[in-house]
Amino acid sequence: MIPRMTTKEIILEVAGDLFMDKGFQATSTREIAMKAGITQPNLYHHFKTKEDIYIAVLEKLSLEVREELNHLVTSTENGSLVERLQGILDYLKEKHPVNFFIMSHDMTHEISSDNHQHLYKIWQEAYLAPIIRLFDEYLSEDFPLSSNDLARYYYATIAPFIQKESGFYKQITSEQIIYLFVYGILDREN
Amino acid sequence: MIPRMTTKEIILEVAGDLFMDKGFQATSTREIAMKAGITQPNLYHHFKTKEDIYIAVLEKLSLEVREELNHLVTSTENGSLVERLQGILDYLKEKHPVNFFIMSHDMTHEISSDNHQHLYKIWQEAYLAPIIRLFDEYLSEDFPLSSNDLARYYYATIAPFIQKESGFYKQITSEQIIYLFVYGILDREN
DNA sequence: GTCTATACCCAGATAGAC
DNA sequence: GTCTATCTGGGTATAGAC
Repeated sequence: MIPRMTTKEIILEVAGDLFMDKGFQATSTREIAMKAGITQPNLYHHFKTKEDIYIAVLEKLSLEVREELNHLVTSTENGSLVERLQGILDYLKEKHPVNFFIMSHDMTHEISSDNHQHLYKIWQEAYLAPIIRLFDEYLSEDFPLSSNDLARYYYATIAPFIQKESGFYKQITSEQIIYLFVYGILDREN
Repeated sequence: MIPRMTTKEIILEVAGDLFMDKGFQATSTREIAMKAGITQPNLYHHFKTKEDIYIAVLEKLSLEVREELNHLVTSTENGSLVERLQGILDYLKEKHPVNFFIMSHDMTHEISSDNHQHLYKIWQEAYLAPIIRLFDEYLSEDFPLSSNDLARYYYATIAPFIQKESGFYKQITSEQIIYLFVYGILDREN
């Protein structure tokens, strides 16, 4: 099957890989154009600015992540928390190995404030909301943290594992990360 | 007491704040010079390149962190693991609120390979080694992860909390982070 | 819709006077 | 040791021909 993609789609795909791996600043329009097989000024026929490319990339990514995470959460209702969290982790690593902290940094520091609100909102809906719903199923009333905070904590712990060639987690498997996250490193003293 | 610092010391202090907050790329030599109260070319009297400034900053930071973390670990031998981990977290946030993932990214992607090995080594000695020694005291023989991996996992979980104005962890306190890290979110099924 | 040519800016770094 | 002036290169973005 021949992939008959439009130039605009190719740009989004190439730019997505670069932005999510290296970040907004470190990705040049020249590099995007080169990898897309076009000239650099041609980008500006399809998008008004570099920031507009970034926004389109994040919108497309968020849409996909939102749908898949929602599907994963609802379709595994009978599974254990450990299994479900690991399923999410494996999906993200496999399909969208983004550099989470660069993404977070870009959204708050590299993007104009006009677009910031919009991006933050769709990011929340895609990444945070499904995890929050998941935790709501398991946590007792008196748990000291909100599901929102816990979802953020979850992403912090898995972030180095998800991103490409991080090397930060050396030998850790996704099973081990989730086990640590859920049960910690010591038994509670009851 | 009047702080009688040399120009070189001022440069290192100013550059350290900027590099550890915004990263290598996003920090310009013009900004360093301006905040240090000198002209930009004057930087090049004291350091050969921008990268050399970065290296000097990380060497100084690592020395300080290494000594303080080693001191914290050895001087609290009678404390609980939770107390000791929290002491380390509070020290890092208070004294060296670095952006951990930017630092890690810079060391591996922005610095020439000649200096990379050197930086990674002193970073390990300063940040990783003391935590590894600490975990060695507590973990049973059959624990599935190495203390090295666990130390890295520790830094991943605390990283968003340490850095300035992250906003990623919204309401979480240092106590809660450490509690989550040590005991997880659910009881083990024994 | 894609190209060549180029404007414009900001970065790191150097030359040389004082 | 610090300055002014400047070089060189890379970045984003625009003009205009085809």
